[in-house]
Amino acid sequence: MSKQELEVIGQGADGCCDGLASAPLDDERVAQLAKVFKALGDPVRLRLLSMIASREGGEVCVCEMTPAFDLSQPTISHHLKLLRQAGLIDCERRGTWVYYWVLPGALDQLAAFLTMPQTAGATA
Amino acid sequence: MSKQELEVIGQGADGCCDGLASAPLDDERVAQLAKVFKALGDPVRLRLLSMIASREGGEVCVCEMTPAFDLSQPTISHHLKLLRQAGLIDCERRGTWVYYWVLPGALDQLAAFLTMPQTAGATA
DNA sequence: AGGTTGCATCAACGAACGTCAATACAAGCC
DNA sequence: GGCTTGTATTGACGTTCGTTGATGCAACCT
Repeated sequence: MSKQELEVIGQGADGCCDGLASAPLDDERVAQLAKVFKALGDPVRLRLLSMIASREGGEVCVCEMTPAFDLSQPTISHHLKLLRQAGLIDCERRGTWVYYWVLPGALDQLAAFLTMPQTAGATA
Repeated sequence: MSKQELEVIGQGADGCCDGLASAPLDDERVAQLAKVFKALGDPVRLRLLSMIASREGGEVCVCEMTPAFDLSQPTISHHLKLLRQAGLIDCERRGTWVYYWVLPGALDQLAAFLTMPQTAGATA
């Protein structure tokens, strides 16, 4: 089950850490980044991710997340799947329950991408 | 025209720089952040933002961006509007042409939000 | 004034998204 | 085995999104 995420953040390929302002961005990298940002662009998924990331142990059981929302269980499962396909989280079944945790590398690369290389115009 | 952006990044309110893993995130902040991430979650808007951010002068005329895409002019205008409403860019009319630039504070706050406060579980 | 160019807005269409009830699958318990 | 609980998948629905042609507005130029 945990083999399904798409390795969306291009960390094995060539352009590892280009940054928003470095260049006009090639199409493939744009598509990957857009997918991750789209996964973050929903309040429910953002709360889910925050709920997982803020946990001390780093892992949260689905049985704890589902009742925290006013949504059905399939809906929560669907949002978790999208976060996983974006490469932001991963999961593992442990007996009856399934636990999710954050893949910190994905978040760090996103943060690095968004960080402007100092004041624009200084290099002119 | 440039008064229309929504000041989406909550920099004037209380919780300025909480971070993903600090707490379960209150609803209002989640909605604001989701809106910004959703604005970034489209390949066209990501390319537009990169095109603006990578410019030395920091400003790009719409007349330069529109022909760079295989899309109609209203579509580009629409995407620029969404980026502006998300608080990521701003614009100004100068004679016949309209110039766009990046609001770096928005990107920096997003990056800070995504940066994990070191290894989860260390604070336990 | 009239004409032209650059950009935004409007109205409408198909596609993608978020949600749910129903169902299926996995694991434990009797 | 059958029953119960936890989670994922399916199929369907209404809503939102991305795109377009048509139109409107602003600024320049004769």
